[in-house]
Amino acid sequence: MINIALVNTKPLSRGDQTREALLAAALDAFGRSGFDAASTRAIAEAAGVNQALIGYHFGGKQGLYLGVFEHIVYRMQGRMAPVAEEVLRRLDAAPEDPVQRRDLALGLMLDMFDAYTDLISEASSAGWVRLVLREQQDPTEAFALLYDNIFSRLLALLGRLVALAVGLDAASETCRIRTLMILGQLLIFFIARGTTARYLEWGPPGPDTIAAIKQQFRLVLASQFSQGVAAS
Amino acid sequence: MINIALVNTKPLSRGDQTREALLAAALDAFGRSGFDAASTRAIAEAAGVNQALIGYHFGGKQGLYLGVFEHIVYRMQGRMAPVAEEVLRRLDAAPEDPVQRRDLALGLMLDMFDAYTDLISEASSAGWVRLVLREQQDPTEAFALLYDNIFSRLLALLGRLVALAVGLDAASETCRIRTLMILGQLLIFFIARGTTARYLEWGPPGPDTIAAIKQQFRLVLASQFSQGVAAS
DNA sequence: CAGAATTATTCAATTGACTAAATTAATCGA
DNA sequence: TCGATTAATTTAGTCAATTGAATAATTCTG
Repeated sequence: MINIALVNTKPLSRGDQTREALLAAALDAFGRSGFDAASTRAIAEAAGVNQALIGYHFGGKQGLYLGVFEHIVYRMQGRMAPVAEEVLRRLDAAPEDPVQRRDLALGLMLDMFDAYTDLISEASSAGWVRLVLREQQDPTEAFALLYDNIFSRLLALLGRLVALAVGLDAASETCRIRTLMILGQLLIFFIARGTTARYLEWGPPGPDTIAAIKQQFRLVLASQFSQGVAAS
Repeated sequence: MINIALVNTKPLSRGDQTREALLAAALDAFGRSGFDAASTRAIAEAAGVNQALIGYHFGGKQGLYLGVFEHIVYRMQGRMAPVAEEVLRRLDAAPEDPVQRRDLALGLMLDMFDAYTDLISEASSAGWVRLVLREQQDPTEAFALLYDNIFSRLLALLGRLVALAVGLDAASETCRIRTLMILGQLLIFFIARGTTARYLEWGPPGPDTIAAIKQQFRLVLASQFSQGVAAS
């Protein structure tokens, strides 16, 4: 947890290997079929592992499900933490000049965007996007895990940037709505995959598509911020 | 299709009643659990109908699934068609002055927004949002039904408005990306329900939340359009 | 009285969980 | 370094419950 490099160097034990394999297979299966429809037999087979090992390692299907989310949270946290730290540092040293503040906010937003792109470009992204979307519609215990550790922190950070850029109180509902809107501009491309595939004739998100999105994102934000949209 | 009032007046036959009941129950069940996890027994029970009637009326589970989407398409189409017609009419009579064109485009976008709000405010919205999200991730035959009849037309219309507002070619990729971004600003509130519930402390979308979204939407679009964001 | 609609029942297949037995890895004394 | 003891891990097989679909008999409708 503290030193990832060390953890990675030590070879995985036999048990850890099957745990990893089960988590990967479960991520895909739960995302694709949902909790009920995903069968433990299929997951075990996809992981190249005996079915009974699910019960042994995770206590059962439900435990495996939660394990998948803990795994997601752990990985996202690892990716996010250093970026968040850096953003906060630069945020504390924000200039007074409104124009400079907007430029800073815009720049930091693009930095945050970059921090997530490779996570999204990964082949496994489709898997947890499906999972997260499911939990968004019908939140369970797993959603609380996601929200408390990932979403709430991400939104708090992004909200501060939005507040800085448009001169709003970061705690206000207006600022929060605005923050979600900005997030929505990006997420739509990874949520509405079927539509992007046909409307934009795009495949799964790759470096070129992400670059195209970022470019428009930057333009839209620049114009949105440049005139300091009125509060309400 | 042509005269909804007439269709509604004629009382439903016994078979039509069970079909309707099955479709409503199936919409909820498929949306909530996904195709595989939703059981025909549970659907039939929720519809207050014998399980064997699914096979009788829809040929089987798969037929019922497609029937649900045909039903959604039919209802959305009925809601959308008159609005689209009106938008197209006013689009053909667009003024020459760039500023007026932007105002027109913005106004029409807000009109389109209004046309969909009551559809989204309905209690059943959560059901088909879940269904549509699922098909977006893993498109099946049902997605083609949705896209060809609903999404493609909606995007084409909205794309023309965006083109008008920012002075882009409606067929360009840039314009399409921009169009999806604008759509994403709104959809995020209905897609990320778990997050809006906690971040904004909102319940399911009601008149007040929709009003709040619309207000910010108008402000953002106004600032986005007012300076004619550069093409690329 | 036809034909549409509905019912109760049965079918093989698959589900998640559990258990006892078998196998592997780790530890320890010499 | 070696072999043996112990704990961790994996396996195959079983269980009751549930699945979608099909059937034949029955009821309702026009």
